[in-house]
Amino acid sequence: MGEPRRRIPEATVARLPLYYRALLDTAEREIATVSSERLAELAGVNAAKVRKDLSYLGSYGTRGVGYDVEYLLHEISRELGLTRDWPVAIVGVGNLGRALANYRGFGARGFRVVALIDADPDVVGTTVGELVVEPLAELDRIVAEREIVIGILATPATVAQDVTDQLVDAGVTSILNFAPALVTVPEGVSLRKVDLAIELQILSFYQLRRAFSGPGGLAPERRKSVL
Amino acid sequence: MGEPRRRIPEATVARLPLYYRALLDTAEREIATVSSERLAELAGVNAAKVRKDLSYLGSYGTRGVGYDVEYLLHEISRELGLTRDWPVAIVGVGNLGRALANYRGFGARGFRVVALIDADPDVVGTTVGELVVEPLAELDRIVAEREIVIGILATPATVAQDVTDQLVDAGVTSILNFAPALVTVPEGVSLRKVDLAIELQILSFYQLRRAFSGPGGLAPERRKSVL
DNA sequence: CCGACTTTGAGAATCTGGTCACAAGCGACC
DNA sequence: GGTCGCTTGTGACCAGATTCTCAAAGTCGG
Repeated sequence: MGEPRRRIPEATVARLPLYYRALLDTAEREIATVSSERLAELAGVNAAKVRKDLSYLGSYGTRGVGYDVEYLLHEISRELGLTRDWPVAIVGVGNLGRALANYRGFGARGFRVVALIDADPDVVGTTVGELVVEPLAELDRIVAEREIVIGILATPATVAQDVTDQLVDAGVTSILNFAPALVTVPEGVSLRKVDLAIELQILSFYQLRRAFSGPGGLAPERRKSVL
Repeated sequence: MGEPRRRIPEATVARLPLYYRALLDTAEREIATVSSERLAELAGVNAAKVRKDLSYLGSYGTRGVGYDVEYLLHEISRELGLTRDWPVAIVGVGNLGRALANYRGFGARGFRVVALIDADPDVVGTTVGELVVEPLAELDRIVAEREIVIGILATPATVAQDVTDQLVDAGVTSILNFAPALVTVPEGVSLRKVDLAIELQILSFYQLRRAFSGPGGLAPERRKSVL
C-alpha cells in the first residue's frame, strides 16, 4: 500500500529530526501550538525553511494560528518511522562501541540496541549494560532472529568494509558508519557516516582562516548568532 | 599577511579530509602519483568533483600524469591546518567523553586532547588515559594556559548551551557539539554538530520508504554501488 | 457578520553545488 | 621534433536547496 507520497528532499529529511526534537521540548512544556517562527528558533533554522519543509509532509498548519504541537509531532514521527521499533546491532565493541551501547537517547525513540558483536575472543562474552557481547561468526543468525535492519559500525578502519559486507549479507539494510574508512554498500542499502576526525579537520580549516584574516573573517560553517 | 586565497566552497572543504585520508593511504603504499579518477575511487566521489575541488586549492596536477601524492598531501594538510598543533579540550566526561578521550585518530594529526573537564565532583580527579579530569570552574585558566581553541562538547543536553557559553567566554573559537541539543554561538565562532540520534532517524526514514515501496524503492541518502 | 490581524503555503527568483564536455598541456615514443 | 594518448582544469550547463514575497485562509474582538 504505497500511498502516493510526494518526494521529500534529502535536505528536508535531515532537518525533520531537528523539528521533532524541538516539538518534543515544546510538548513537554504543555504548549499546544507553535508558529513556524518559533519552531525555527528552536530548531536553529529560519521560518521560511520550516514552512517549506513541513509543507512537503502535507498542510498540517492552520493559517493565523500555527501548527498543533501534538499533531505535528505525530505526523513527523510517523514520517520518520519512529512509531516503529527498530532493533539495532552494534558491531565493534571497543571504546566507541561501548560508549554507544551505553548511550541513552537511542532507546528513547524506537532504536533498541539488541546485539553487541565483536570479533575479538577476549571481548566476546563480556557484558556491557544488559547485553553480552556475541561473536561475529553468529552474525547471520542474530540478525535474522532479532530482525535487525540497522547496523552501527564501530570497528577499526581496516575491517570496516569486510564487516559491512557481512552485515549486508546478513540482511541489514541501513548502516551507520563510525569507522574512519570509506565503505561501499550495494544499491538498496542506506549508509551514513559519522567521522570525528573529519569534523575536527573541518573546524581546523575555518579556525585557520580566521587566524589569517583576523576576527570577523570569512564565513565559517554553520555560523549562528546569539539570540 | 592575508594571502589573497580564493574562497573555497563549504562542500569542498568538507571533502578535503576525504582526499587527505585517501592520499595518506596512497603514500603509505609508496605510490608517487594519482589520477583524479583513482583518487575519486578512494574517496568515494566522482572524478570531476575531485578535479574541481583540487582546482580551488591551485593547479597542483600535471596533465597527462595526475597529482604528485606527497606534494598534494602537503598542500591539503596546509590548507586544513594539519601542520599545526591544535590543543583540544573535552568537556563532559561521561561515556561518550571518555570514549572520545581514548579515541586514537585525534592525536594522530595535530589534534591533541590536553584537558578533560567535568562539573561533577565525583568525576573530577579521576584519570582517563594520561589525563586527570579537571573541574569546570577552572575552565578559563586551563583554556588560557594551554592555548586551547577547539572544544569538544560531550555534556548532557540540558547544560550544553551553558557550557558552550563558558567555552566561548574562555576563548574557544571552534566547538564540536555531541550533545543532542541546539547550541548557538556568537559570530566568529565555528560550530559543528554530531548527533547520533539524528543520524539514526534519517536512516529510519529511508528504511521505512524502502519497506513501503519494495526493494529498489526511492533513493536513499548517499547510496553507493559496490565496485 | 465584518474587518483587522496573524500566519501558512507555495510560486518565483536566487544561490550553491554538481555534472558534462572539451580544449590545453604534458609525457612518451618513434 | 612531431605526433599520439592521457589527464587536468575550467567554462557552460543543470539540479537541488534556500530565500523572498505575497495571496489565501484562518482567528478574534466587537
